Amino acid sequence: MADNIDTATAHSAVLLSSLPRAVADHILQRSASKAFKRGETIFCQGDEAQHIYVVLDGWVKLFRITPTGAEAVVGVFTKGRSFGEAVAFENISYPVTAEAVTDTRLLLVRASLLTTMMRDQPEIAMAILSSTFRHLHFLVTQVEQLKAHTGAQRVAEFLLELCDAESGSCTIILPYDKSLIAGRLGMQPASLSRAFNRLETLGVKITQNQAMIGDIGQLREYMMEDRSAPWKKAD
Amino acid sequence: MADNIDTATAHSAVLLSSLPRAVADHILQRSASKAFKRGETIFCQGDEAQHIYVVLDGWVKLFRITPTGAEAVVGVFTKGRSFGEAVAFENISYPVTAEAVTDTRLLLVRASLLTTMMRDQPEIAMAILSSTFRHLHFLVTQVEQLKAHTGAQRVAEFLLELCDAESGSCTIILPYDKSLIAGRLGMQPASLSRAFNRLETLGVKITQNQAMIGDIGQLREYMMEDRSAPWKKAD
DNA sequence: GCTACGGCTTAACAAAAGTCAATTACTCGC
DNA sequence: GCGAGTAATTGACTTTTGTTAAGCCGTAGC
Repeated sequence: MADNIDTATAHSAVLLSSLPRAVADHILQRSASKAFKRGETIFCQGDEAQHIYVVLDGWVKLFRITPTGAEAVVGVFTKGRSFGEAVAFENISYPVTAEAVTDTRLLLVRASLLTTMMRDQPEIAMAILSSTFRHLHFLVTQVEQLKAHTGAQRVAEFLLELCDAESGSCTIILPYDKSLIAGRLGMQPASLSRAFNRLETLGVKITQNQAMIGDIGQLREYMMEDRSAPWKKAD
Repeated sequence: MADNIDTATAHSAVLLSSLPRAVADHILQRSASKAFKRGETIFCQGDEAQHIYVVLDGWVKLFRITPTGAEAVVGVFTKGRSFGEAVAFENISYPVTAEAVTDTRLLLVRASLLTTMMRDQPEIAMAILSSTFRHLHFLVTQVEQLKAHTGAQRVAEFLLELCDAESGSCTIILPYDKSLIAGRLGMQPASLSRAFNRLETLGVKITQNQAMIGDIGQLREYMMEDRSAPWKKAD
């Protein structure tokens, strides 16, 4: 841990942002940052969990491998998000594999450091709870999406998450490969293409890794419709 | 909190089981148990979160209502499981609605009680972390299932969770309505029926709310196959 | 500038799941 | 035991998605 930019990122990360400055610094000073190349594995399903990871830069995917080799993406994280909290405290092994999808820098916080500090400082426990709850919330949302939304609606939601504006139009850069986006959204790359095509009628234009959204409000409306409603519109 | 059976259940609940007996008792003495009739709403999406709930008896479903009225089941809990931890500490409102699907008794633990105790006793924070992680883990598994398994496979998994044996054959009772099972598994009731039919070729027989599994090992194998593999078998 | 490669899109087909409606099977109250 | 009301199944049909393979396009290397 040396770089100023990293320090700033780390302080604003969900895991640490709610801690007093001094406590966060204490943790940072005892944690190492590590770089991973695109495609590199950070840890494997089944590895013993020792660290909590905070993304300083780049994108990381978490996924599960079924016994037969199929892969299910469980999360894709970027700057400021942490992962691994869920297992580092239980002395068990990771239930997922983590891989860098771009060149990435991570902050590695030893789980034992946090458990030790937690005994004296309850705020630390609260901070970890906070970031875990956030993760939980995210998963609840994901389950809801998978169950109640069509593929095209999930793509719409994905795009809306990436653009910060509330309404009007905007252009965004797709942060990683389309095949990974497909995985993240629980569909095949071919289906993602079709979904993009469908969104064109709603004023969404994809060119390479750029997405132009004509009317954010309209897209949000589409995303929130019932499963059965979207196609009724076409009549 | 009066009944001995309840006390035993509460002590073995994930939330409290890792706490020292004295601490758990302290919490129990300050918590109330409350009965809910089948169909009764426990709390609504948007309500201010004040309690953490531990199921003493019966079944509870958590679900989200979309603005247009569609419902997505996010979890179904029974004896020993707790819910609501995720929000009770953040002074925010519940992101889901909870409803009793059978006659149910719940233990209501005031969130403020736990936050207060947490300041002095870090073990409490650890206990809450544990049960939250468990919930998190469960959701990760659910996301994986939704993404990587077909409907029939998810039904197989659901049945396998209900039977405690590791192999051989067994008979189980479906714990709640088939329409709720369908919701829990992210499919329509009609699709669930068809999935049951498909499992018949694997030695599963459904009669009313009873399910007879001929060969648990065989069913587990089917559940774990790739999405693409199951139908190849039919050749 | 050409070629080889990987990622993306498209198309054609098959399977799975949703939708709707009709029927049948239960359950509960009388 | 009968009838009303709910839940579950079935069937016909449509839509969505997966699957596979072919072709396209941009990039990197020569």
